[in-house]
Amino acid sequence: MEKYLSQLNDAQLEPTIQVNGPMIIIAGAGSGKTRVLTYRIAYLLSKGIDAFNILALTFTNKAAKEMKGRIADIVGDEAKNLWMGTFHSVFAKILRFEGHHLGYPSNFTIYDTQDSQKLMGAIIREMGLDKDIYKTKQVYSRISSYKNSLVTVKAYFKNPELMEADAMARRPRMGEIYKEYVDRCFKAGAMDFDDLLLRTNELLTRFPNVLAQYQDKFRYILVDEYQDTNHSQYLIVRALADRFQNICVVGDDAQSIYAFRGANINNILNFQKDYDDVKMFRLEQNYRSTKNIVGAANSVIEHNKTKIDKIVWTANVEGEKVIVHRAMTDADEGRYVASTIWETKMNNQLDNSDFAVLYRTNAQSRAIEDALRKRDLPYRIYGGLSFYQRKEIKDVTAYLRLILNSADEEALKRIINYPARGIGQTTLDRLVVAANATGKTIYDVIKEIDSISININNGTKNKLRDFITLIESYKVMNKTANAFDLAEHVSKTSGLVKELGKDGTPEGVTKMDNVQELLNGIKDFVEGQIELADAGDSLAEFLEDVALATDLDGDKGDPNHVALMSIHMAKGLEFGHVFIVGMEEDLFPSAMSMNTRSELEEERRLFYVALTRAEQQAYLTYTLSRYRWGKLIDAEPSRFIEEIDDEFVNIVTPLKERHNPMLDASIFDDVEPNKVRFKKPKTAKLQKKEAMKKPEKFIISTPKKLKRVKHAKVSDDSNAVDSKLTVGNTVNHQRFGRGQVIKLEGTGADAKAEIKFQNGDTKNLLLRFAKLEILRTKHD
DNA sequence: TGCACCGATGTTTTT
DNA sequence: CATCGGTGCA
Repeated sequence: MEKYLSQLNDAQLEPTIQVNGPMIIIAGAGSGKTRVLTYRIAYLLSKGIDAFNILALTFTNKAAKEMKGRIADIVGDEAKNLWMGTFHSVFAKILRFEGHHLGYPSNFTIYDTQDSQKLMGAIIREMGLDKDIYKTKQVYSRISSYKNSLVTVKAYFKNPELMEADAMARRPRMGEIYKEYVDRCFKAGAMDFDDLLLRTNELLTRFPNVLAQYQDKFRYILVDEYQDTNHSQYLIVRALADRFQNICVVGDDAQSIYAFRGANINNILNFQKDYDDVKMFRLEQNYRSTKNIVGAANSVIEHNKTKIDKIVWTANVEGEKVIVHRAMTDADEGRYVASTIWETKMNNQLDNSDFAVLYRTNAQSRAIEDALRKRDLPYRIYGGLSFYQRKEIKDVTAYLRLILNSADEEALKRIINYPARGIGQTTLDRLVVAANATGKTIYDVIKEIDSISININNGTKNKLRDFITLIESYKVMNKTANAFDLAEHVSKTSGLVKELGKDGTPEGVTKMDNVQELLNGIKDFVEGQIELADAGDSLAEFLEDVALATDLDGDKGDPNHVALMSIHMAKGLEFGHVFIVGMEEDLFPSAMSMNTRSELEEERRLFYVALTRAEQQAYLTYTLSRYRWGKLIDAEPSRFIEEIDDEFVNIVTPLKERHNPMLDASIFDDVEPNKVRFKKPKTAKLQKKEAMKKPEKFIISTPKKLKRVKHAKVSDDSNAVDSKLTVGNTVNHQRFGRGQVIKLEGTGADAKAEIKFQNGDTKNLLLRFAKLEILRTKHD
């Protein structure tokens, strides 16, 4: 038997050497799942399975890279042939090869969130809609959730319930926006993040031969963090695994924290139903944390009802209790964190990198940063506005994008007048109108400006011609030069650098530095590619990396720093000492996530994730008042603090009495009481705001105990499907009023309820989107 | 068309 | 507080 296998305990060994068939590994926090995945792949290779036939989908590119490195340590060169990466990056690659079936160019652009939202904003404006009703962000998230549920434009217009839901939310023209958005993306040769998954599904569904080809290729499939896959990802995995059924998924339902972007915890809860003879493994021994931390985390997650029962335990030392600290303000909280790090470091001879500060929202980093700076503690912020999303960087990459794909509408709009060349909004509007009318791209309209009738004066036409000439000259250069030389040439000759140089402010200098850093990055990339000797189109590949890069991916600079990041970003990481700051009601749990039980449970899982990052010591801090929107706001300690069993916590400063002790988890039993009772009186403005909320949110309750996976109800969206709803329930609907459930049918996305309303109407409502509140159950 | 200034508005979380 | 979009003037 291979030597590395001796490093595994029995529970880990079993799934590692299970080669064939469907299997699920429920892996508690810190139980060594990465090790199992790594060794399992190494084991597959040692059994003669070709690396070309293995697909491993991870949650971050960094995780993929690290795992690949570890596998290479064991098996050597063969590892480089493995397909490993995030869903988005792996399928982006496949779509480069196969996108032509769907009418996409191989050099399609990937629109990031910013690009997508700008385009939607433009469409809303072009359609003359009220931007206060059609809020770009809400429209974006709505369309994103359609796409992640495989509701295409065609499917949308075939679905009266959906259209009605949007109409109810005062957005009857959602569908038109959706259609226009999809058309415009297609015309621009662009895919947004959701398209990378949706179009993959389209590809695999519409082209059976393509599906067969990839089924045959990916004979062994592994999916990490399966609890955070969305419906679209789920279908891709199912399709690919269908032929050989060698599918291994790993995850922990207690760590599902991405419902807001469509992740569906039921994918993992129901895995055993999806395949025959699923082998299930559990990893319950935690190797990471002390007994106190594991105990604290367990006692917190115990408050959730929707979960797979498992016992995470540890043989590690008892360690210190979780420390709870009260601070006056956020600045004070920062000082506490900084001074504690300082002292602990001194007393225990620790590195800066032994510490992490985790928060619920990125905006909280500022106060911590200030305090760390004052103590001269080096730190690094992960996430937030990533490097590639900064304006000056996006400006440069927009040029590169346009060179590669001149149909790219968002790139063109971004730079057609930056640096200023006298092409204003009016001109641009006219170009867009002409482009929409003729079906041509904006770039082509400008190119053919002389042969079409358009209300643009000659001076401006000349400027437009100059712009095209400039881009065309870059295109010529791109045929021979490498990405670095091109990017450097572009930033110099386009006037971008000159523009930044004019700005002598410290911010301007930083921007200049950033552009330089980008160029260095491109240089590294190009040189790396030369070494790899698979000289593809370096520019295209660089841009793809940029579009899908996360802040975790590039580890540059001095590694000995305190890490600052959101809890989401910390998933999968571990640190000796972890500070979880801002443990306050309305912040954590977030005020936006306390409306439904499932939302609150997700917040609690998030807290569980945060706690289990710590190896030695966890600190929780909260403030009595905090700056929010530039104003000092009163704060109260988070309910989550009280949810930890007393034996695991050390409350250094007496807990501030919570203002409203009625907000207790026990109130969520059975029917949720009218939540309005506990809230401050609403202003008219707030009420208006409420009315515009996403329609899919509604009050739900869940079964008392969900003991076994097998009994878990099949449902498609944990956030929206009410598994408690039964025939006979009395429910309240926002618009139709009170009614009784007559019939339930369908599961998951299709779950419907026939409801007879008091006004006599009987309606068939899609549970996913209907805003239902249970007033009375049958047995009351 | 471009720039300077103003007020409104908003913050979860990310590929 | 910071960003964005709108307005008004050169």
